[in-house]
Amino acid sequence: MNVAAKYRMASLYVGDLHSDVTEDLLFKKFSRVGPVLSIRICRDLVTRRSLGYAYVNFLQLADAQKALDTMNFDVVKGKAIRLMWSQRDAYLRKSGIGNVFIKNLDKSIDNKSLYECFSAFGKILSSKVMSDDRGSKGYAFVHFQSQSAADRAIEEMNGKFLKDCKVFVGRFKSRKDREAELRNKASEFTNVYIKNFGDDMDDERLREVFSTYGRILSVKVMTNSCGKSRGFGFVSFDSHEAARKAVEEMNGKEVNGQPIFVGRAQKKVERQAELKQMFEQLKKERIRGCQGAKLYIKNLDENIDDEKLRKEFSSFGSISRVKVMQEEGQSKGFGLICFSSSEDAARAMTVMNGRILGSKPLNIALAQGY
DNA sequence: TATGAGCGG
Repeated sequence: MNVAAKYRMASLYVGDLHSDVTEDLLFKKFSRVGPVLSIRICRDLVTRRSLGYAYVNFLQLADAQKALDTMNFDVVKGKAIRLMWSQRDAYLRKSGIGNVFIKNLDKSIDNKSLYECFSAFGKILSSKVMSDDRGSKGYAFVHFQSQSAADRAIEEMNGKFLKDCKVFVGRFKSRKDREAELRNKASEFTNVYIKNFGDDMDDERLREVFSTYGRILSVKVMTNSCGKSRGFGFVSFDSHEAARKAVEEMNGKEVNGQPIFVGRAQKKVERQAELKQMFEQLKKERIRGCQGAKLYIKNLDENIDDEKLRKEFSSFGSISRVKVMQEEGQSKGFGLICFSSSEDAARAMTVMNGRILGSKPLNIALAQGY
């Protein structure tokens, strides 16, 4: 074996580095276990910023092993470093073979105790307890060198108590796989959400309305503190087929003289995420709609509201948005108007700037910066 | 409740 090949075998990958960690600092640290041939922190070619990982090349293989055994997860500049053998072939890292996901992990279990616990099943390439400034986030990853070791760990550990928590241990799934899985699950829903049936409704009547579609496991009309219907509720069927049919046939049908909404019941977080996304989409569209055609109106008379402002400017062209800024119901004296075309906006500004509206002359400026 | 990041000279 030539010298270069021998050195290569004594190379460690050091990940999860704080960006302020220097070669010098790492050299001092790793020299404690044995002679270090070289250290390289990988950096952005242009900015020279640390990419958060480095190589430590020992002269002796045994020293590299010793560093791996004793220094993994040591905290440097406030962050736990993660040591692995340098492995240039990306296959094992990318394939996900042998990668295990752990959740419901007791908060007191740290990197070292996790590593210790799981190394009983085989050689570990990399492991990590996910954490933030408040400590463990209660889930972790252990990447074994072989799938058989991973399978043994899952078999042995899943459902076992570690400290005070019954852990889940299973195969790691990429974000993409996991999202696909969740979508699949959602598409086979059995729980149905119903709204807009008003306050004249109870569990029994709702059950009656939906019982024609299949066997019902539970019905719930949501009520306020006085026991009065809040106008929405849930019906859980024993089969997806029944739930699907209920949605298909009942959505938009009249109950209590008004059309009801019937759809797949979402979890609260799911619904919130959807609303947030819709809101952001709307915002994007609004910004796009205003591009190049947005006027800032200042020195507005306090009696001018959205509608009055729109009326005053409507003759110049199609307006996509009007907003008088308010605070506690009071006009703040300025606002904005978005025209569909920038020519209309420019014309409106030319004609209306300085025009007296109410008690004051308007001060109009073309919005900058989009 | 939770499904990462990652390989040079």
